[in-house]
Amino acid sequence: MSRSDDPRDSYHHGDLRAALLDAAGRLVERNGATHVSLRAIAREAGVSPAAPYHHFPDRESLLAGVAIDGFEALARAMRTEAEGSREDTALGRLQAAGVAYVCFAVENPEIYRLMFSGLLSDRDRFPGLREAADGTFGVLIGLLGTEDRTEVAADPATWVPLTTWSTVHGLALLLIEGIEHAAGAALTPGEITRQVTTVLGQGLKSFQP
Amino acid sequence: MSRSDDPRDSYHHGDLRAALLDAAGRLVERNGATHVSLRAIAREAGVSPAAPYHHFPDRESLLAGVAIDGFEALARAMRTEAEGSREDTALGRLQAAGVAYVCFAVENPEIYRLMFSGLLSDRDRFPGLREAADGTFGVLIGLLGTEDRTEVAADPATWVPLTTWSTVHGLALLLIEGIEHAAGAALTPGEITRQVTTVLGQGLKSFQP
DNA sequence: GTCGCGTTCTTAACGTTGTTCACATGCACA
DNA sequence: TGTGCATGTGAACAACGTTAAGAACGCGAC
Repeated sequence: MSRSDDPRDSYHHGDLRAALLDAAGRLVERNGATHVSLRAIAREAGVSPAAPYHHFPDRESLLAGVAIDGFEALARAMRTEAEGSREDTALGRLQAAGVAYVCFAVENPEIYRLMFSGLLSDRDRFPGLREAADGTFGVLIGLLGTEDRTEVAADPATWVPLTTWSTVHGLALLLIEGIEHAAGAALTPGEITRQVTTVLGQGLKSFQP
Repeated sequence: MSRSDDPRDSYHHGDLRAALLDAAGRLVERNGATHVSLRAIAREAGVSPAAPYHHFPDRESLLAGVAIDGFEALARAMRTEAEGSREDTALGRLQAAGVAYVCFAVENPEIYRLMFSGLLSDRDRFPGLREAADGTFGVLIGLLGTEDRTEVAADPATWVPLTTWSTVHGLALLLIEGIEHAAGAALTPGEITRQVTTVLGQGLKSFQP
């Protein structure tokens, strides 16, 4: 039980669990998650094809581990970028976090795709993955200064966080797929994100004092 | 050459190409694209495992075909819903199309996931897929009454179409993954979409006369 | 120290997959 | 009527995910 919780456990290999996650991350980013085999991950880590089964119940669980690491890295990136922003308004910090979000996705497209590949929708199979995703959403909500209210669904302000995440998430995926706006052909993802969040910000202003 | 263009070609089977796409669509929606094997598709269509290779070069090409059909169905749904809308404003039609978009995604989640699974990013490998995706984007642009301008990237209005698609696309995927907003637990996807597009609409109003 | 035990890793095996090849079939047209 | 080409089959291959049985190692009890 404590094996899967404490990453500092030491094994024959040293720390095979971490080494597997690391190797898997590299291979996913290189080939895309669907083209990464468990056997290739084991090869990359220098162990036999059966070794991973002492650390993960199956291939999908290992990939879910990679996705969890991704969510945590993404949340970290948003937080540090928002705090380091020169902007002092909530909207300014939000924009900085949005840029960090999209840049993370564009720089790690295959990992990002894996994070939303459908493993999440198996609600019970990977509870840790869902927690990690909720944590990332939580960073966004925190930046907006809104609490995630469960009542008053009729009040439009209730929907600001979901709208924001939707926009940033959708933009990230569209950029990864290579569907840039014609006007954005020459712009960096960060600049595109600033433009898009500016449009979105017009709407948010109505709900933020 | 004309074989892959004209769906009315008749084969031994009758029209195996269409039958394969149909069977693949059913299996994808049932199990998710990553868990659908070429052999299972062939079984479902009642042919041998090698038969599909006379109609598609490999498994991914067949799945790309399913995705193309998906994009066309999605564009159709948006168009008919926007035209049938009682609203007479551009924003009203856009909202109707957005609801249709999200509803399509939620009703065909695995197909929708496949449509954005990364096959698109192989720009040259599946040109037909990219055309279909661009066509769907085109419907959105048409509804906004904006042309897809390539210059004046500095003008925020240039970014309205991409912002809109990003928001709707992101919302659809978040709903599929089961990441509903806490406040939306009891609402239908259509109602959630109306709320989110209302927030977004506040921003768009600034750019639409 | 060394005995024993549980964890970690290997080797070998099973069934399934994607894909290819040589060959069978049957429609369309000379 | 017969020839050709598009369409189908069956057997084969390597690679894959996964499992089972056993070997090596590390660590606490005597």
